[in-house]
Amino acid sequence: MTSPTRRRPTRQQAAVTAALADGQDFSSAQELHARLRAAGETVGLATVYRTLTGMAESGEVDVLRTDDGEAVYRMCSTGHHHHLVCRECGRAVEIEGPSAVERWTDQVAEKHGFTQVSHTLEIFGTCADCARG
Amino acid sequence: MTSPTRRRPTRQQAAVTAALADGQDFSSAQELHARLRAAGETVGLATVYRTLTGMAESGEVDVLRTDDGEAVYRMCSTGHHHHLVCRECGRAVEIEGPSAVERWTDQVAEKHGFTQVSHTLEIFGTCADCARG
DNA sequence: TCGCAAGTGAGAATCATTGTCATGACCCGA
DNA sequence: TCGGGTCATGACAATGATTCTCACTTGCGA
Ligand SMILES: [Mn+2]
Ligand SMILES: [Mn+2]
Ligand SMILES: [Zn+2]
Ligand SMILES: [Zn+2]
Repeated sequence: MTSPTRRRPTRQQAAVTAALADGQDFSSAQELHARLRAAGETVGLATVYRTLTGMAESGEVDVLRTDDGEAVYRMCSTGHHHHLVCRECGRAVEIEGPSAVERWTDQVAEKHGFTQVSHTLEIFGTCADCARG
Repeated sequence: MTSPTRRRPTRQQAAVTAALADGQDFSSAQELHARLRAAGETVGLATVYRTLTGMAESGEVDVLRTDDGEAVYRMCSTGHHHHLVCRECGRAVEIEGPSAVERWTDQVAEKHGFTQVSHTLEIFGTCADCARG
């Protein structure tokens, strides 16, 4: 049992984390990179990707995909949860799924002989502001 | 109120539809294109993409994204439903979500002022065959 | 402090997806 | 049935996010 490799702290990772903590909406790696440059931080694009990937694996950030396949990230409170996301502006509300669903997914998977089960449950829509035009 | 534009029937679209109907698992546009070529069908890659996109919009096929962001398609029975998908081989089981979830998503969205609501609920795991190695 | 494994970044390489545009095929009205 | 405007197709280029390379730097334990 190898202990989960820990990330070595660096200025760059701190910057990415900070940028991520800034907004509470989902943003892409490219967006974060641009935001960092604008703020005067010098962080390589590859490093932004590596950091985000690492944080996603360790569960520090949530990842989901926009309709056109771009990965978007968001610093998230701890624990398992889901999101209500605006298709237009990316605004996101963190929501808790009905515990019934959490149980149900496991049952369904087991019934069909699937193991190492995970699930995604996201709600998409147009937020009030964006609906206004 | 413009009537939903109908697609003009062609040999190529029939071929894509057939290829899609073949397997019952999710497959990517690239895979389908390769499968068509192997079968002697001549269909341009761009056409495969256009056809799949069109069918997805009209609800004839389901789309979802693999972990690395590739879009995969699957001919699906009619109506709203969800999937249990094997991460390894793509094998998919079509499942029906608890009606409670369907209602719940709408409620949550409305509470937060979101309109034009849709949702995704997919379960991922390792199927029995792939678990065996 | 030293040495090395892990992290970084500029740029190249991948690769799915989309755009271009000249050519070919439906389809409806004459 | 015919003609032509419209939509579809395909070879190819272009896009753009993500990953890879590799020489260089840095964190950190001994
Ligand atoms: Mn979250
Ligand atoms: Mn389906
Ligand atoms: Zn919005
Ligand atoms: Zn499998």
